Amino acid sequence: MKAGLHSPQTLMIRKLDSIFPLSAEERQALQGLPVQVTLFKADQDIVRIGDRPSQCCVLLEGFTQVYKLTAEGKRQIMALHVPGDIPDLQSLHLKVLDNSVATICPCTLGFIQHEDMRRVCERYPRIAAAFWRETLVDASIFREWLLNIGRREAYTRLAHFLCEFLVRLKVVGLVEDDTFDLPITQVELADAIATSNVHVNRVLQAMRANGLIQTRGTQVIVPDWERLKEEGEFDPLYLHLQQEGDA
Amino acid sequence: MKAGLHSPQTLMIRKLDSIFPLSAEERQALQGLPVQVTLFKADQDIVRIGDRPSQCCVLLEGFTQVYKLTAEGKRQIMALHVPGDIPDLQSLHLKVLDNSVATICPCTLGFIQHEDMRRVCERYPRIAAAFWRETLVDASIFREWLLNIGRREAYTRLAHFLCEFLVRLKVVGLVEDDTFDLPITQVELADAIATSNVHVNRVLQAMRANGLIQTRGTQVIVPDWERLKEEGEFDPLYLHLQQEGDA
DNA sequence: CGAGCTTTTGAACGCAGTCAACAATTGTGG
DNA sequence: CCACAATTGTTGACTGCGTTCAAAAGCTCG
Repeated sequence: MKAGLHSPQTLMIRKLDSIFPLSAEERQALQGLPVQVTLFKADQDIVRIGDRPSQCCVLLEGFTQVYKLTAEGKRQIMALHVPGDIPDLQSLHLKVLDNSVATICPCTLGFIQHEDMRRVCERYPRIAAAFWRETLVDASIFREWLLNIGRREAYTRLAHFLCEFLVRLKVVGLVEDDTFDLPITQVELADAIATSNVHVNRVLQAMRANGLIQTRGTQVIVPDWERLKEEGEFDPLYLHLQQEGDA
Repeated sequence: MKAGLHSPQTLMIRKLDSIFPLSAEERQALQGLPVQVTLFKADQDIVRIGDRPSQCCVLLEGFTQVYKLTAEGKRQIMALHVPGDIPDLQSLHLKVLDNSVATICPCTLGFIQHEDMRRVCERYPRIAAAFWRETLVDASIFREWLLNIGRREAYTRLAHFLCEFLVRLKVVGLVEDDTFDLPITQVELADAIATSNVHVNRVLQAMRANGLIQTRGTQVIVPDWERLKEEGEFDPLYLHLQQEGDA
């Protein structure tokens, strides 16, 4: 059930539709969007801070990172994206990019011209609202990361990170038997949770020793989901996975 | 030149218009929005995490904070808002609030029903786009805070924070002669930049000793803006103050 | 003028960073 | 398929930025 097997538009539609049910007409408008599919190697910049892109990219396969550097060259990763996400959707309304986006493993990306997206958004306000909502969920995740990085210690922080990643992968069908692929180096993990790679290594060992996770290569196995959630103080509310207002 | 002297709608229109020039008709639509003005005391919750608000609030006077708590009760402030901002604009499309918003000093707030905003957004796509853009700038600020908190040390971090606050206040006319009011306790400052209040106190002293800032009560004076920017590694790009694409 | 909050100070401690070396794994070219 | 290079993961020792706790001093405001 690889995400890459679907057409780019279908992946996008399925995601938008799951929250914000679309009409047949709206769905067709999205299907009609021209998408240029491109393959990227690992560790390649897709767009850079300061760029003025004229297109957005839909992640179809692989994982990407949003990052920035300090003056001293320290890196902070502020977001990871899973298939179905649009890492630079913001660029539709913010002309200059304020962060860089890069692959962390080989990726397939679909590019859509801003022009085309704007046309669809103007004609179909509900599609615009659905895209808007996507960016609001991104922002909600940033807030949670701020809490996580600012106020939780490394062990809890890493547990929380793993919880979030697991849940987001589950949504796109990339988790089986509480096992998922995390093709990311400890250096990158460290830059995501704002610690050093050495410390990430030690925390991972502690988590393995405590039976919180098991690892086999890049595979991560979560034997006790409830426990991981507890250790990571994880509450998925902030991911806004359902349109909760309907309940 | 107090922001509070204008009508709520005018404050909002001026901000949206400065980036995204509006037509007379669009302006009139915004002027017609019913706004209920309410006064709040200091340190009062306006909305709480888990709420399902049916309205947004425009900050007219004072400062508000967006915050969350960890399981142990540690607080992280993830955003401060200045007059003209809409601290919970996200709630227009995310049914359940994933953070709390509180005043940090006595505030004047204008409440607008979601229903009314949605009507205006549907009828005027450019207004919707302008609001959308506002939420994207908020997200951009979250990203910068992640970099700041995650990868800069306390001194630089606080300098950066002061730079941002100064610039944002300047935009709404609340800075005179490089002096601004910061009616916020050191405990709150600490929760915003993710350190302890004790450390904030020491860093502030260091900054005063270095001549980076002067303080008189809650007033902060910046004698050398260029130097503060440098010490804080501050580049205002991420605030997206102009629609840079027009250049 | 006193209660309550905020700022300031000192001292001890600890989580995590840095540096450096080594081991394991992955990737690559012959 | 193997040898070698490069990357990634692991370990130990030392250091330090910042936390915590507790108490004193300074403000603010009824």
